[in-house]
Amino acid sequence: MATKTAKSENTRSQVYEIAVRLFAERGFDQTSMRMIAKEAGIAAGGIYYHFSSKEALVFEYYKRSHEDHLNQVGDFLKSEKDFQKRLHKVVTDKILIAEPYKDMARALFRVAADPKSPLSPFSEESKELREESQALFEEIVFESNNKFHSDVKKELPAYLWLFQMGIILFWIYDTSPKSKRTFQLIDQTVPLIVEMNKLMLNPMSGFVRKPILQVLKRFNINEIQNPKKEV
Amino acid sequence: MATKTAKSENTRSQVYEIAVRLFAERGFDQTSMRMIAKEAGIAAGGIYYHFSSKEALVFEYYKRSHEDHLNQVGDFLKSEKDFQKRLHKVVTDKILIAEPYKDMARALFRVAADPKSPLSPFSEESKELREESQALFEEIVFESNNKFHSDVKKELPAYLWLFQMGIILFWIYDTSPKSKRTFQLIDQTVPLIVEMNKLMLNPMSGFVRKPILQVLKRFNINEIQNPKKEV
DNA sequence: AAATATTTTTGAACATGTTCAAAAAAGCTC
DNA sequence: GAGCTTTTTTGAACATGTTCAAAAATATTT
Repeated sequence: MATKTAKSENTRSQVYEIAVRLFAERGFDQTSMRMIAKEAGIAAGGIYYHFSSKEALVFEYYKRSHEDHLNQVGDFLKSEKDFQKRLHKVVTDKILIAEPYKDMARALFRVAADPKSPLSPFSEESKELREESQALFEEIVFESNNKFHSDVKKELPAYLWLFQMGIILFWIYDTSPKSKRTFQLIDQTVPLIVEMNKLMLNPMSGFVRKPILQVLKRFNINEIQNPKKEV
Repeated sequence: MATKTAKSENTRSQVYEIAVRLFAERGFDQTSMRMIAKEAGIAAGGIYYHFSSKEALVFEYYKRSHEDHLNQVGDFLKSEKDFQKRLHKVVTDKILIAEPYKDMARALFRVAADPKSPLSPFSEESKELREESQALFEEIVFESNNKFHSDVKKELPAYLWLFQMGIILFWIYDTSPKSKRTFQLIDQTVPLIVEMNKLMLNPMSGFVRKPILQVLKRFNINEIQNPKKEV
């Protein structure tokens, strides 16, 4: 309808919006490319000019929802400097935003589980998005008032991201109404993480902290697929 | 060829063997049902009388390989009673057995990531296999010479199983030659688990042990999809 | 051994994600 | 605005996993 200059960008975003709506309404598997194309008024093959695959449509959503997430927590992080509250808010909101699109998330996770897929969260292709995502956790840690053990502090953001991945995994499997159990899990694990960090500050815990950090460094999650050479 | 009484069981196992061979030779995605059928000398549709889906063929392998695993570690567990050595042996052998079939494991993982799939490791359908698998870790813990904190001891086997799942996940992504890095990861994480267990015995660590155990109990991995009611 | 019931196999058909050469539309240059 | 290039869209074709009614093979009953 609306005739913008970039006709292509127009159909692209139209396809995207129709797809996301249908995925949410009918589920990912129950929505065929032909349905999306028909509603967008183009040929089925045409979608592939704009998106490389059906899953790429979900990946697009994943990207955009990250921006939503940033906006949603931005103000909060500016004023609240307590580590526990920051972490809790960020992870909770991540799930809240995704909640209406659980079925899409499931579909994405299915492809993500394939290491060969460019949509895998650990892949080279999603590196940028992963780093952006981890940057949020850096902000949580580095701009909080809390003290952290200096060695721990460096590795922490990447593993808070992994913690969030774990929560997302639980959420995907969670069938309780409104994913109530996932939110309970967040409520109970976030304080644990905080407590563990306090513990790490104690000089007595060096004998457990050091070997753990060594493993975390040596098998860094960001280098699973492209490990650095051993030093 | 060999004319047994149960003709059906014959074709079933023939289909299975051909499938597994082709999956290992050419990869899961590069092997079509028609290829398998052709080599087995039956119609493509016929496979579905014996196996509910392509992935079910891999699931069958997964089942059988569990028995291989049990046999392989059986003697060792009878003689060696040191917890660390037992755990290390079991997890290492799990990967060693699966190593030639990594591509199949990837395919299985892809479906497993879908909570709706009966092949998901947390599903009701795979409950039996999961419990069998966890029973092995019970044996590791309960028939070792080591001491464990009594509360920890109850929950430990299920979470050692989860630890093994984590190792498998790492292995699936691991592209190093002969999956060398995965074995290094096992070498370095197993002692950590042992160390943590020792730590839990210390009465001083109650303040961290108790909340952790509470979370583990409340969000038991075996009840993700079918949670018990809150008490 | 014939008749009947059950198990197993066939083979065509279907739905679907995806590809690709050709056509159409849009942009650009003179 | 004609001619040329690039971008976008078409629509048929393909490969594949899967389904299912009908046929064939096998087992069971009488």
